[in-house]
Amino acid sequence: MNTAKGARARARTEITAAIKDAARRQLAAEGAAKLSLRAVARELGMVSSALYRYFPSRDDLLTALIIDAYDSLGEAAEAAKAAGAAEAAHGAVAGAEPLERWTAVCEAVRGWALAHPHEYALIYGSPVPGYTAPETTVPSAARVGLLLIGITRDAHEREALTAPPLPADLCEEAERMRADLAPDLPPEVVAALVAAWAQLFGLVGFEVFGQFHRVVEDRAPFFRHAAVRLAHGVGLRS
Amino acid sequence: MNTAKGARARARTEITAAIKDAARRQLAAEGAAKLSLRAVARELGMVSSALYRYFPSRDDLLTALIIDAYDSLGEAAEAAKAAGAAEAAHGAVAGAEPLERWTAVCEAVRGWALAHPHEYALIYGSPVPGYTAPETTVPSAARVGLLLIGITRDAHEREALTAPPLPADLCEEAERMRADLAPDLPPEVVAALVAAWAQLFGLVGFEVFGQFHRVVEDRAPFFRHAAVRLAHGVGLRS
DNA sequence: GTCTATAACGAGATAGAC
DNA sequence: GTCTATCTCGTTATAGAC
Repeated sequence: MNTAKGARARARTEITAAIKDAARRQLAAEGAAKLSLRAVARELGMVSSALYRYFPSRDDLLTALIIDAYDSLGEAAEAAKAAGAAEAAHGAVAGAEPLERWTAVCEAVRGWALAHPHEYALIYGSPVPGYTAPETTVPSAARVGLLLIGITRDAHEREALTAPPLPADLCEEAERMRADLAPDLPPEVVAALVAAWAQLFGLVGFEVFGQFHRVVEDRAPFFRHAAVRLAHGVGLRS
Repeated sequence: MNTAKGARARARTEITAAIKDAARRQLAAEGAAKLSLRAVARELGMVSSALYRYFPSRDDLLTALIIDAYDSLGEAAEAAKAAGAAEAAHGAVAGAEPLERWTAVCEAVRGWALAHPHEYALIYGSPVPGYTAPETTVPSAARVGLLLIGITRDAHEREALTAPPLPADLCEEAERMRADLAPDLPPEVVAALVAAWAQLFGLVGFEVFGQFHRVVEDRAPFFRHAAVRLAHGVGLRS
């Protein structure tokens, strides 16, 4: 009984994974807008109606791919943060640690995006027409942001961070963001952090989507320096 | 003779414009990946083969839409720069002028993007599968960047700009970018400028594509402050 | 010469009967 | 689950209207 149940569940997860793999291939070839259950089924030698046992609609398959992509990126970023922490523990100045973790996370985001451009486009590119992501994607989508908040919080605990003062018309919103995201950080730092988060993906997106073509050639050092300067803007010092 | 020629040319430009308008509507409804000549023709009461008198292929129509979008954005940004310059001429400190023009351009980019989200997605969103933009798009695509370079150059002529020193592994690339983009600016400033350019579109893209949903609510002052801080990063002072 | 319409091709998607 | 009839698409060749 257990074995039967286990085998059934195993088969189900295997087929689910195969479906998502085929869908990711279609994503790369045709784009998210043209993702069709039929094409996925054809590639797997199944019939389209069989897919509905695993994903009730095309949008649900899309949602699963989006969550997987956010999680894959989040895992890469979290692994880089942990590795950066370990690296910093080995040597050097203790105060440099948060900045090293920050840049490690940024470079992990870039590396993941360059390795998975189509999944990057799925989550940070143009919205898919006719599709709106459900709330279930939010926890996965938040992972990189939470990571950056955590690094900033660690740095703030060691040594109080500062950022330039806010204009009057931004104070209320900054307080609101602070209450939502990081009550233990100063509002200017929270505002700077959210901006840095968006700007990080601006740098990554420009590289992945080809806007740096014939503008920036040696991109790794360019990106690293920009990531360090993003950290400085949040108050992290070297 | 002249009138006949003129009428013909007028009709041609009118129909060309009508085709592009219909295509833009389809862009908004279905996305760039699903742009189809037949649907455009249907909407105009024409037959698909007739469109080939105006656009030799579907990709050429896409290219025309991309160039139009870049030019529309570029014109909005250039108008804002001119208006910012005029505004600054009226009053206030002379040294504040470049920063005001910088933020005016950034806010014009944001305003245009929010007013034309689908065209923004076409030029700064996910690449269209199976399509690669020809070199003819480059001049239009460069307009906003050139505008920011121009503002920075003006500021540098008044008062030498500085940016933090570059790491050794970025010096060569920064010199290359400087030679290509702005030989009269210091290499650190050029590197900071290119990064700021990408980061600007990170901020705009996050807002247009909905990443700020439930994160940033009062977005105009948030963006304005971030744009000012981008300018600071390039060396522009208030 | 300039344009539009008809018809067709090969490829792919889709809906429904079986 | 299978098969078929009917759609869509980009693109071309061709013929005729202005």
